[in-house]
Amino acid sequence: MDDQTRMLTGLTGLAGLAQADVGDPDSVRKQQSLGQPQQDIGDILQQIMAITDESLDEAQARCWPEESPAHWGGSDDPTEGGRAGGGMAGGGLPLNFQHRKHALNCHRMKPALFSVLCEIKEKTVLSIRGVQEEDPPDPQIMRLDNMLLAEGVSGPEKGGGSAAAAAAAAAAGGSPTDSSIEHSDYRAKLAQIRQIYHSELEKYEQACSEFTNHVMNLLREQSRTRPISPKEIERMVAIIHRKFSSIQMQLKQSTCEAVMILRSRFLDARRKRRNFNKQATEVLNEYFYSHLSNPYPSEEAKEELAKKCGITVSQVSNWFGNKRIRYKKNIGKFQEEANLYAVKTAVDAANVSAQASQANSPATPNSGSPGSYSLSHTGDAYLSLRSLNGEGLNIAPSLQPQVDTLHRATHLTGGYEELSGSGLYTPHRLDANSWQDTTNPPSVTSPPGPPGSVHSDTSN
DNA sequence: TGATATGATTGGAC
DNA sequence: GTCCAATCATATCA
Repeated sequence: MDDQTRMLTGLTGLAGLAQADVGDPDSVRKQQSLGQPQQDIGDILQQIMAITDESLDEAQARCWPEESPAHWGGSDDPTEGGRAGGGMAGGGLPLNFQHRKHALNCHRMKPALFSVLCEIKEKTVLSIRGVQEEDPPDPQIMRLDNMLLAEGVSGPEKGGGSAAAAAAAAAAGGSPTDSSIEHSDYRAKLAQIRQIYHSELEKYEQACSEFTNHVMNLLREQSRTRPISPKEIERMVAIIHRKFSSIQMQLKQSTCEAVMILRSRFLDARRKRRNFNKQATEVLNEYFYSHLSNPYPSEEAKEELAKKCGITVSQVSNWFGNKRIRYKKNIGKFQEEANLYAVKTAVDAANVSAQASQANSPATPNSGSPGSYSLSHTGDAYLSLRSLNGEGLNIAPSLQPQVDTLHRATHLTGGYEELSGSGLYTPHRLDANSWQDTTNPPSVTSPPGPPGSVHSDTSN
């Protein structure tokens, strides 16, 4: 509104200017000062308003992109209008547009109008000077970019989050098949997000470029009727880019959110608890009960157990942690299980011994015993064996056949007491473990060392 | 559907 | 860093 007022004020001055230009006889001057200039001004304003009323598409359709921008008036040659007219003919625009434009360009008061517009513009430029500053890179965009890059959404396609997925899957301890299914599922969804992101980004970039061209062409076209400097066009382009980059930021933001949701879902799936398979539990229990005096597997033992069970070392640690606590809390409840595993390991050992004696060689219970814990198996099994031989443990009926087998085996091998004298191991009573001291004081002391020592009976 | 079992997590002590 | 103890969350079973 202010510009309009200024414009009109300027045009009032324009009337005076026109008067001065004429500078003819008094009669003519009088006539002109009264009627002709007013008519001229009204005429030129009408033309300007007509052009202003053009729609963007109309203006765009009759612009000449190949022309240098921001030159006032250009050529007044009507043939130039003809070029536009050619465009219009192609675009089907009404001819009166080129007439209007041509009329305006050829108007005798155009130079005066130009000087007024320049004057107004100078003032306007002064007021907007300093507004345009180089924007520093937006930290939020940088964060989003970094995240998208790290997740493998933007940038070159790579493992990206799938590496994290693999690690998480490994930590989940599920079977390899399960984890690979989850892994591929995760990768597929991430790829989907990536695809959508890139296609949207491309669309935005295309739209930005199209819109920028549109506006630039429009400004070039307008530069024929009002003074527009290249810098102004640049500024406008910068504004457009800012607008589009804010849209891009939204795209990046929602992509990040999508990735986060996907990840949290995946991690939830990882968190989903799965029972270890029967064989794994058996292996762990075997180790636990055969090392009941000191159920703290060494790092190597943990690794071996993990390998055997198809779980991670930390899962083995968790399992032993849980087992120790729960066993200690309720020894009675675990007694049957303890007996079962004691018998099992003892039977295994006895079988091996029997085979050895049958082969007419000295009984070496640790030779050829199954598993890596053969020696210690026999060690703690010995305890259970003694108990089973009448030291007051309750035997579940289901265990009786195994006990009988064990009795036969011990008879065959002469029992393990010989082994205790061999110096290869130190037998402990089941309840003589210092790790259980807090709840079950030992009746016979046989300190296996502090729990923190990560001592393994395999080292006995 | 509630009880129980069990793997995982967390916070503190050493 | 490991272990304990408590707790959570889910699976399994009766």
